[in-house]
Amino acid sequence: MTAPRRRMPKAQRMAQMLTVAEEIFAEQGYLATSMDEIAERVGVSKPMLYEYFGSKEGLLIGCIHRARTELRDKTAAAIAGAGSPEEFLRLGLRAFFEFIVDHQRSWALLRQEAAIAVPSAQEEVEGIRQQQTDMIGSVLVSFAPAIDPLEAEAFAEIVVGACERLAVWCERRPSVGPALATDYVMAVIWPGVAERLMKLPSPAQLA
Amino acid sequence: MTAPRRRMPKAQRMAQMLTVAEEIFAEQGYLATSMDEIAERVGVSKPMLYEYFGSKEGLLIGCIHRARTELRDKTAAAIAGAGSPEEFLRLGLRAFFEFIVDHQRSWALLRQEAAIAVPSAQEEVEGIRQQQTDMIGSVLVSFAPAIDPLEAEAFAEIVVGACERLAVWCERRPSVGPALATDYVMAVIWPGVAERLMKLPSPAQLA
DNA sequence: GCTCGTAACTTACTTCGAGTAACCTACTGT
DNA sequence: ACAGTAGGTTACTCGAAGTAAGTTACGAGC
Repeated sequence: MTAPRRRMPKAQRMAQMLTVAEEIFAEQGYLATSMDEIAERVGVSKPMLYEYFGSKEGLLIGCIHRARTELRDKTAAAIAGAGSPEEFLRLGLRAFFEFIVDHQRSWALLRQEAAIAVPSAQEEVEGIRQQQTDMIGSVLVSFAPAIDPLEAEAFAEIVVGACERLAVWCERRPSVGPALATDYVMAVIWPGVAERLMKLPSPAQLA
Repeated sequence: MTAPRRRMPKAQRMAQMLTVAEEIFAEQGYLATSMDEIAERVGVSKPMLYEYFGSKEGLLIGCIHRARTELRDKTAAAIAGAGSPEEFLRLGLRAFFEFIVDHQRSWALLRQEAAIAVPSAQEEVEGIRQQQTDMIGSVLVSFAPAIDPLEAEAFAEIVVGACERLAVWCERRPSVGPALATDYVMAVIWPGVAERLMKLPSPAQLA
């Protein structure tokens, strides 16, 4: 006497699968989770998951991709009105840490779990970082066009790495919210970045 | 006519297994590697691996643990003679990046692959970071005893995160060696850290 | 230089979960 | 009412983790 299994339009079913999978992966880890288990919790049979995502790996990538899109949109919206590089950085970091707090579980999944399993999930995770480094890199370049591109990239990587790590740390420190985390990162990196930008001609000077 | 399988004392066999496993894991990834494959390349049968390491997960943890120990020893040796916080940081970072270059493959394993699979491997990987943050944290505290411990921790996490990420980036940028990587990180973080330390009383002032 | 004890090893399984082939059924438009 | 199909299921195969029970190389003691 199981509940009568309702049919669903594809898009809706897919979203439901992603939500359930994200939750279980985050709870138990990718390896420890079986496709049967996910299927059961969705209320559907295993081959449906394969119909929608092709493989266990595909399902994982789907989860990551959805989160990636959401993070990108939120960050882009947050930095839209920024005027100075400092404001750009601060607003971007803030949006990032807020995203993490809202998605604690799936963030663990993205960062820690996803990477190991499968080269293609790895790529998807790298894609998230790429978004972030691109954003930061472009801010640096737009405010100091003469900067060595390699250096700009390195700076962006440093900032992204710092935030990722601090985000994980924040999970164990509930007293440290998005605002404080942002302050910590800015306190460490901003003087160094500002000092470097100062030495380079501004866009106005070059024009 | 396979080569006559030589027996070996336990310690030696164990080291050999770790070396082979580290190599194959790094090449193919943890999931894509089978225990039979490792066993074959060691020249031994699968149950031997289980005799020595208990499980596939155990073998992975063994690999990580060995690398962790090596990294700790090298870093500790490198910073032994440092006098100022800046010198501490610089020498420590340098040792870290040099370790990475020497262990490119296994570093990928440690950072990316290991984390996903298994909570206990996750702990081992966290242990590596813990060593690093402890080291940095203790440097900060020894030079500025009045610093808020939470802030010191956050700073340490930020620096470790920055280095981890930059290390991954360096793999794709062979032109960026340990020296340049160290310079980049110091350029970004040192002004901020120095500024913060300056505001606090020195150990001498407190004594 | 034989033989006894055991550390080091193997063969031959069981089990479990990813992935698949082939078939089924509720809903839609006509 | 009925046909067509989107959405779904049952019942398998296959490969790899893990294990039980048996086997062999090798040094110690006589």
